[in-house]
Amino acid sequence: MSSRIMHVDLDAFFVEVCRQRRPELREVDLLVVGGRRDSRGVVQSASYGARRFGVRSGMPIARAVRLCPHATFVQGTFAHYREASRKVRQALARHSPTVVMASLDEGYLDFNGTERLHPVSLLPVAEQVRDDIRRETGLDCSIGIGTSRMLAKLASDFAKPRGLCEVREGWEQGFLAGLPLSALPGIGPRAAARLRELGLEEVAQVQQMTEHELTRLIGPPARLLHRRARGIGSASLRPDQPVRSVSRETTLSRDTTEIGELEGLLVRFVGQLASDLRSRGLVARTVVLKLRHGDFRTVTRRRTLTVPTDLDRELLTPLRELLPPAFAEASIRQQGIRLIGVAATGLEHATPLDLFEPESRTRLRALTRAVDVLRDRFGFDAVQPARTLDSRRETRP
DNA sequence: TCTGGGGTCCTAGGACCC
DNA sequence: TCTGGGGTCCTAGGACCC
Repeated sequence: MSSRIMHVDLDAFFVEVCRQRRPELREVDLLVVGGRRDSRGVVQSASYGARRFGVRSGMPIARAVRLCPHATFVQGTFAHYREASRKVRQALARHSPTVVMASLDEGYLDFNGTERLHPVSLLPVAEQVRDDIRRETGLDCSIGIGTSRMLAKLASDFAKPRGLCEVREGWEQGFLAGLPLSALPGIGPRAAARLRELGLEEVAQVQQMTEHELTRLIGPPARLLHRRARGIGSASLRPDQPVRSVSRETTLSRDTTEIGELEGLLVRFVGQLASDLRSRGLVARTVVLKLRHGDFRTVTRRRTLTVPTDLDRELLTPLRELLPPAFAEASIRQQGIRLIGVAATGLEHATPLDLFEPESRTRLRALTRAVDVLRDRFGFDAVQPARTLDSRRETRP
């Protein structure tokens, strides 16, 4: 029995959500979402008009401005995306009990076991899904159907924009044969370049090789690539995967050589991270500091704690120790800092009660609970450590 | 006017233990 | 006087995805 997965991908999602929220943008044909013209960001999404000028998501804003100078550049609001995404998910959930959102603008539906209901094709279901989403959210989407996650995804890519595409059992190899290797999941720019050097560009070429031949050419990754080229991939959806890490990072509007500025951000990010952990009921065993130098060299420094924690102070202390030496490395290289980030990993479920907890820690926990209550009522910025207040005052003109 | 922010997974080397 | 060796934890970096 073959399995069937549906992949629903919203068309120009970020652009369309911005248009819904800001009517003055509805008639703007050349629209780029991601940041203002002078921002150091990348394009999140471009209208189909702007795409005709070569603007693509992931491209630096500065490059998009050069390619399409007459476009309108806007920032967009994360909460609006999340709200639209939630509505999409609701619409999808009516069509399958197993819906896995892969990101804000795409989701997978599992139709395994519905062969009696839809014996031949899922295309009629896909049409209903598309109509539902259009009616309930005002957004267009493309839909792919296949015998694995990978094939459903590639089918929806093929169908874009506003199309439907079904790759039925037995058609997999023929469908894949027409694609470049770079279309396969896991083949990014680096891998594609390496394969190209070896003369491999098309999926069809890999299909004609034995796994042994491919292994001689590219080594251990051959097994996976060989399988993917034949359309063999995960045929069911695994929902509710536990979170492995949480993080906060930011690229500064200009590189800094002031460690004080970085310390202020560190404190702020740890506050958000710790609050995030507590709201999810998680504790972290390891903290990671990330610095990106002006020349884009990225350095991470991590420390594993003896006791996993969700308390601001316990997460902050090791990060405070890691910062100065990491900062000094950049100074020695005569580089400013472009980005600072923190992450918590090695996540575990918080245990409800520790009878042997030292009293100092119990007090810290009580204080933290009080802060969380205030922040719940008045917003995250209602409570801040003195240090962030100071650094804010200093940066004020 | 170069290059976001949130993630996942993999590799490789060293320490340490049995 | 050499070289074991497997398992696990930790660190650092990097590819990739949306």
